[in-house]
Amino acid sequence: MELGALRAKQLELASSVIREDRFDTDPPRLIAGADVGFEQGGEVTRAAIVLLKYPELTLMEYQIARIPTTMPYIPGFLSFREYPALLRAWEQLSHKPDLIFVDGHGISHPRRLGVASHFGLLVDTPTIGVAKKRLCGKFDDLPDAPGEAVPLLDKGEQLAWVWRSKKRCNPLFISTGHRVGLDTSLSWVQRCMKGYRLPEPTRWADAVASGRPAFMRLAEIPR
DNA sequence: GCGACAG
DNA sequence: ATCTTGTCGC
Repeated sequence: MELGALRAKQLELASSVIREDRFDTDPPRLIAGADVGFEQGGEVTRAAIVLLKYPELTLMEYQIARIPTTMPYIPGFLSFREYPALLRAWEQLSHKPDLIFVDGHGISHPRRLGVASHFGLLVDTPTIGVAKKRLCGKFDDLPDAPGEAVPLLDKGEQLAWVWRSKKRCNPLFISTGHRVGLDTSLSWVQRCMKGYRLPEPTRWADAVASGRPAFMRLAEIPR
């Protein structure tokens, strides 16, 4: 499919994204972290989804799915490259989460459909976008103190919070994915911090997705 | 036309 | 994203 068609699809899907809180369970009891990585020089797409209990933030389950890569990386079209593997990992979960932290942007996207929003729509579950870099929009200088936040603005609307999660670390871009308000998104991320730059769900998903041995040993599920 | 550009 | 060890700074 050419980009023109994908762009049209994004605009269509973006109109269905819900930017307000619509949790099935409030507060969420199970929070997931989702991340995607690549192997074999990019020929294989590897998705990881971890399930953490809230508020304990302890790992309950994780699933990894590997499928042939179908699309190259094109800024603005990341979700089409990543969602197939994410859906596969999603199907493998023995329990579904009440909220998902997705690595990447939600509505802070040129057409308001980053991977967090796209995936949230596909599985009809609340999602929050947790990105490490800006894709679009502008923001003022962020004070050095941890906890500081400034809005990410584009065409007159706030698309995300640029939030300093930790001292001397680059800020995170927190946005609505689907069925979670912007401010609520930031507050849930803040409630899932444990002293690192990334919130626990995305931190575990990152670790599992990149198969880091130090983490895999600790990833034994207690039962 | 020029620069920017999630993972 | 991924290729990759040590190293400088807080």
